[in-house]
Amino acid sequence: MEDRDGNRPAERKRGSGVKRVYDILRDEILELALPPGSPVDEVQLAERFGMSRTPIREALVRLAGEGLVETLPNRSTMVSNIDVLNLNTFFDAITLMYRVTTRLAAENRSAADLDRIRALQATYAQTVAAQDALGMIAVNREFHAAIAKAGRNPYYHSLMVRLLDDGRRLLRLYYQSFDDRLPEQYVHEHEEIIDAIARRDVEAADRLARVHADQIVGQIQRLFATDNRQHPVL
Amino acid sequence: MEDRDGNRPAERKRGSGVKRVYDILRDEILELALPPGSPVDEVQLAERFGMSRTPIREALVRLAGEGLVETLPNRSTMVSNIDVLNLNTFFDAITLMYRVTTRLAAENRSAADLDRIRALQATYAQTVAAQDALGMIAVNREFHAAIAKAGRNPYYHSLMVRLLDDGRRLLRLYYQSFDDRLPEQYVHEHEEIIDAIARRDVEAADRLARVHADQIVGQIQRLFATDNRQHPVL
DNA sequence: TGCATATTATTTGTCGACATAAAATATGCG
DNA sequence: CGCATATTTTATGTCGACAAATAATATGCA
Repeated sequence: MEDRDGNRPAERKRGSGVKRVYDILRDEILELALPPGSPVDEVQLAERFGMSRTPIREALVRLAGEGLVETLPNRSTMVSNIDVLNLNTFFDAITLMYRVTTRLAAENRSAADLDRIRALQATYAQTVAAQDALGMIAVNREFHAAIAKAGRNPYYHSLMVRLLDDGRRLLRLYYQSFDDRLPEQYVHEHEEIIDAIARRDVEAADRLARVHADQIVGQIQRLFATDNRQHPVL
Repeated sequence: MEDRDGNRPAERKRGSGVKRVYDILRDEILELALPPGSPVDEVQLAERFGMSRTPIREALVRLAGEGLVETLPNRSTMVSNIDVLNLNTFFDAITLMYRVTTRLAAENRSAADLDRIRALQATYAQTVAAQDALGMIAVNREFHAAIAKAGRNPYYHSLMVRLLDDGRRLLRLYYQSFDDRLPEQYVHEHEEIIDAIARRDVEAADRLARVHADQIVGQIQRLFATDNRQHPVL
């Protein structure tokens, strides 16, 4: 008997259970396939993945550690809400992290880092050309995560990844409601950032990252401004 | 029958298990009672706390999420090492977070925040006067965590807490080896930071936080310099 | 009928046990 | 005697079940 993710119980290797559940749930949360606020039932997931509640629980604990789900004691865990009211703290933090990680990438990148970043940028350009909003959102996250990794500061990297994930949910919310054209200018800005990192120009990397961050923040802010006008909060 | 932490199984409330184990283990790791690299045995902990392995495992998963323990697949989990080689990334990040959180505290603090910060500073001064190194280390962490909280940016706050915890292990390592006098000047620097936050002087808060960070970084660097001289790495 | 209380139902937290993977030890062959 | 292989040991990953806490429902009284 196969579960709906296409793996027979017997085929699963010991220890792969939690990681699989964690990866799938994480992706579904970031893609908004599991919408914010929706309840997460352990037995339901256990049935779905064809396994016991124990590994499900471990995956949920890890997701809770990243703030992607929230657990009420003795009561249901639910997908974390996107806190629209505190968006400014998000904007503040992601702008700073864009700058710091890009700076450090210009300082510390290896040749291999640069290859990885360029490969992701190529994929990013393809998704934009294809008007593939979902792909673009996912690849954009990988692009900036790769830059953060090239900066070689694990503290900044982990915060950046968390911010990018939250941002991915925000953007997903955006392109779910509005189907306007994708911003081609981001591709160009990415290219400029790569150039600065390639020639180890720290100040240029900082400045370009700041501009890029302001662009993205501005776009999200405009989204919520129009969104508020169309769906006023009561 | 009582376990060695003084609680009978019957007295424990449902759901309090993981939190207790998590808190105690976390504290022991930060105090170096569990030294870096030491193995963490689940059944041993289960016996010690008088409970099953399940809640122990959940606590360990959460600690792993914070990077305090590392889990090898199918093999023992161990207390994370203090990465002396990558200290510069720590110094870089904590300096930036000192500045950012103190800035934001000056902007966003409430009166209640200020009270909490001042109370912690009073305790801090007491520990320094009493030459209580361990108490000083712990309260110092709480002091700066309270400032970060007053800044009201959860992203910065969580990173700051993580950095402070790593720093607490570093300092603990220091005052374990060397019993020289405790730095009174930190008390004064704290006072100046509080004043800046109280009068909402953002720029002064930033400048003072930077000086404070440089002091601490410099002290830890001197420690490791002397430590290397006395115990050369082979 | 409306509200307070009691009962049931559902879901989580914890448990003890089994299965499996890796390490430690023992065995056998050259 | 040394090394490759087999066996035992130890600790983890997973399971199914029970107990407790909360929500949902039913009951009783005014």
